[in-house]
Amino acid sequence: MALPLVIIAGPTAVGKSDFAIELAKRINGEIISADSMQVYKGMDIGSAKVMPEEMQGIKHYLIDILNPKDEFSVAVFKDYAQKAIKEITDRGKIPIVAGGTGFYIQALLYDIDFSESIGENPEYRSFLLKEYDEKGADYLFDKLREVDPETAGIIHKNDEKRVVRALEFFHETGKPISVHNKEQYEKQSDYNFAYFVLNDHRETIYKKIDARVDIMVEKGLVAEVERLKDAGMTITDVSMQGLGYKEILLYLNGEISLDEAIYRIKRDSRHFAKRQITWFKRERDVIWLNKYEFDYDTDKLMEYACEVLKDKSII
RNA sequence: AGGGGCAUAGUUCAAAGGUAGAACAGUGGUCUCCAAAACCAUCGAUGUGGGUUCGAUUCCUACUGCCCCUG
Repeated sequence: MALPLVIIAGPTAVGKSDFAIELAKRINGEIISADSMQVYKGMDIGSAKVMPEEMQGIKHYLIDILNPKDEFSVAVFKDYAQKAIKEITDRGKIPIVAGGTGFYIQALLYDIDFSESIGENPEYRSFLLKEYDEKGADYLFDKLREVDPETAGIIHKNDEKRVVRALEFFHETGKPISVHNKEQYEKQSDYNFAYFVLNDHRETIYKKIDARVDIMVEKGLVAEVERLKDAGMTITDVSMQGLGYKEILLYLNGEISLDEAIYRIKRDSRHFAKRQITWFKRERDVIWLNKYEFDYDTDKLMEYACEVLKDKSII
């Protein structure tokens, strides 16, 4: 029997966390955060973390589970999230995945295979990265065209990450990554799921982002990053690549002014929101919840969402 | 009020008497183990009126607006 799964996705600052809590209260659910930064302890302000006093008694998973020195990735997320789903459903509750990282949600929903045996070779990868730097994009791309013309036809030669990954995959398995990807794409979800995307007018989201960044600074974002820096964090740590963290780190290192850092955080957050929306647009089976279509009325949104969940026999 | 300067894309800045470039923003997209990352594509401008000229956004002129100095 397929496990039930509710997903609340959407661009940053649209109000996913509050929505998820409200929904959890109504359907006896618990929340799994699909967020690459809220997993880290000590990163509260910049990640807009849901704090215990805001949780209204709803249990949250995947928050504050790692130290900022630890690495986090899709593969790790998938593992943890799957465990959490099992735990929640075992207790007869409904798991609600809430977060803005489409890739994480996709990996979980369709159980994309990231097992380590599949074409991983860090040594060869760093060799390729060095070659990319030394010999340029065209050199590696030509190499890819020889071994895996199909993938070469899909990715752009400047897309360093994917060109390198494709070459690495071929080097390790002798098969084109395009074949592997195709297999993964064909997977059907094992879950009985409802994939909601909470959204609003672009302009409204952008305004909220700008305002939220100002609030983060007022609440002490700089001090938070300073603590992380003092604890030994540098830009190379995965945790420090989060929006808000890498910019403040540059400021603390004296490379840019605080104004410049704030400008960049706002700008990049807007870009991020835009990319998130693009992602959800092409994701199959999503149910859009445009707030303006519900007169910004939480009750109306909840009623509609619950109706959908009943139709799908999730609740 | 007098003198001077400036007026080009949403913004900051180029260029030129003969189809006005860039960066950033904006918009659209890609994404299968760093994804809050990385990458691709694209829209868009010479303040207003007159004059000189084959042709003016460029030169001249009036107006308007902004900035600086003097009072």
